[in-house]
Amino acid sequence: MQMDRPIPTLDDVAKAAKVSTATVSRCINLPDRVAKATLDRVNRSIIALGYTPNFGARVMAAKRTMTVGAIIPTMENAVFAKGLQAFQEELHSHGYTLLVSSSAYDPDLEIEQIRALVSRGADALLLIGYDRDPSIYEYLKQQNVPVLIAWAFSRDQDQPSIGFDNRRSMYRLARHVIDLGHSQIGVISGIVKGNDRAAERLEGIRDALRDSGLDPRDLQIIETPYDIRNGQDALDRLMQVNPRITVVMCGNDVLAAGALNRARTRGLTVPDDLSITGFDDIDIAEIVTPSLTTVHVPHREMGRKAAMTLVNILKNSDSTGSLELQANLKIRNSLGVPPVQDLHD
Amino acid sequence: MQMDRPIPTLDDVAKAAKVSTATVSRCINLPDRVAKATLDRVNRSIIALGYTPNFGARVMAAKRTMTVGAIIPTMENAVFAKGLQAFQEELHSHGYTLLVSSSAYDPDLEIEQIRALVSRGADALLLIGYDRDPSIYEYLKQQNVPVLIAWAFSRDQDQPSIGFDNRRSMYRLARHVIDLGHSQIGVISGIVKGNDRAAERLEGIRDALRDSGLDPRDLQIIETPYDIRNGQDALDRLMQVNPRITVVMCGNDVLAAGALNRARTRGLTVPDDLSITGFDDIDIAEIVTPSLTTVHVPHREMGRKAAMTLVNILKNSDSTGSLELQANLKIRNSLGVPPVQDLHD
DNA sequence: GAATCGTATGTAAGCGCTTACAACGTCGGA
DNA sequence: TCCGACGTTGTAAGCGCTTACATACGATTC
Repeated sequence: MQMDRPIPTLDDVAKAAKVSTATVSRCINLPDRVAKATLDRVNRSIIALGYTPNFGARVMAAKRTMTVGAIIPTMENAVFAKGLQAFQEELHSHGYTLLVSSSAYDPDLEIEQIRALVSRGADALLLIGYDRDPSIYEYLKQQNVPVLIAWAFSRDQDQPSIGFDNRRSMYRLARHVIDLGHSQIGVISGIVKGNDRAAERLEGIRDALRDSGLDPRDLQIIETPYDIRNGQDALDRLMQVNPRITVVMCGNDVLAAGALNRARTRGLTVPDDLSITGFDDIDIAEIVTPSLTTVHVPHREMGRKAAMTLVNILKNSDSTGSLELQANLKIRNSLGVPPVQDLHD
Repeated sequence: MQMDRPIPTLDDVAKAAKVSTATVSRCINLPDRVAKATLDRVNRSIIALGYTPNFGARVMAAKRTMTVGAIIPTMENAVFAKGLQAFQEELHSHGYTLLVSSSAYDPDLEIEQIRALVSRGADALLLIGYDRDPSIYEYLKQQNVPVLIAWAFSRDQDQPSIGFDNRRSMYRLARHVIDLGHSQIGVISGIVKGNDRAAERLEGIRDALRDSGLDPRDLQIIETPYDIRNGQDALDRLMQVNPRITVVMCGNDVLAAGALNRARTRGLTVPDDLSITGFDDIDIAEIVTPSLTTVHVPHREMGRKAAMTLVNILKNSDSTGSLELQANLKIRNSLGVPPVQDLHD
């Protein structure tokens, strides 16, 4: 039942308004260079015809799209949500449109998505973390698309980035845990492969053990994708492998929420019997019972600053722009001192 | 420091492989219509030059993009996340790329995003809920872009859709609540304006009251954006307005999680002192304490089926395709019988 | 009143790709 | 030996838009 009325083009508008295509184009892009009367006439025709510029054509002719792409590992949990929202808001205020796609933590899919976004004319890209095949960076450079790395910050990388030091932040949390008296530490980490943030957080814990005279090899580590259910399962396995664990440090709040929940259904009181920590400080950290001691990541600030940086890079293609933010401990109630150990070893 | 090596084009590849541009184009799009030897040669050149097709040009010449756009009200919470993930997976398996953007529950922003996605060549669009200015549907029709509505289903709408009956689902939950003996009911609803799902859910509760001989006007309703914090605040206000409320029905799990949390910090035991219900059955519903009685929405199924339907519409532009799914009660622990009332009224 | 300038508009050349159509072997069958 | 058919490749015409450049026409200036 489609009428299939052909989609109006610049030409149609030009005819309707009895001007040249150039004039119509100017009405849209540089309205002040057009006489008021003409402008009005053209605008009326545009509305009458319901004209929308064809983006492909526009990109091709003008070579910029006012579009920024972001590829995040997942939309399934709120880890990137807040930051992305802020990112979009800030971009929007500068006239840019954000297009998002998710790689499901799959490097190949990520490459695909990058190519899709680039060939669709993204003026710039926001990517999470550094860790990816170098050829991707080359490709992006060749295509002349600036990239900004977010959610991570390291001095040793040359990509411009905005984020925080995952390793140091987790280190601080681990030190705090150890200072409280814990020495039997279990870890539920995200999958480290292809995820530098997860890897760094893990290293942060190891660093802390070393600095405290403990042996990182004693760490019980379970690696599992970020998901509440996996957090639950991992807790079971951890307690099975080593029931003497007094604290479980989790790679993020999602895992921690799962672990916390399972600990309770196992009849453990948190933090009296077992302490649990998270990372990220997403919304649920505050509402689980007990509330989660975690590392607060300044999501919104990161998103906003990322947008500002990118806009800057786009304006004056110089701008180095790496920026480190602070992620501080957020002390709540899921972490306490270790329980008094049974004496019969 | 940019080398600014120009981006390779089809032409460059053609020259490098010593064939015409037509042949290169064929190698990419219809490889079987090209002699094996030529194909290999061309492919080598493509790789050597690091060529990626220019999307804009391609769209312009070919008029289809294998891209589907989705505009969701928010990425901040997990309500749409699971469904969208499934949507993307299914689309991907059919060769489509998904581009997402978020409207932040703002109708104007949504229009903007729709135009952005359309002019960027989306072959089809996924939109959440029916409720939007009719001119948008006209525009989409004129632009020849099929739309699918998700997360809602109603027989009275002519847009093809895939979802469930929000009103009936909430009705069932409300009936259950009332059957348990509750009559002093508080409601924390999402913002109803521009959100037919929120509106329908609210109506569902009213229907249930009516059918049970109660007066819907006795309902204490607080309308607030979906956000954990708002759920917390709303609970406070509700208890202040009418402390005799025995159950709080929430428009979704996010609000419910907030309400639950606040109820506990107020010293109320859930569900002995106060019952709380949610809607959606997102991950947190299971891990909050006590776990949330809610309405289970088949997120993944909805996402997958939405993708399948859309792909179908794109193939044979007929396909009506509306599909209703079931959203069933998920009984957990946050809902119980009302406490015995004090006798001194 | 002619020379100069500025503003408003038009002309037309691409941007990089797809695809209808034409051209060119090459092979088999009559 | 010649012809038609087929498989492979080339030619070239757009797709809808932007923009450098050309043009036209008043308004200023001397």
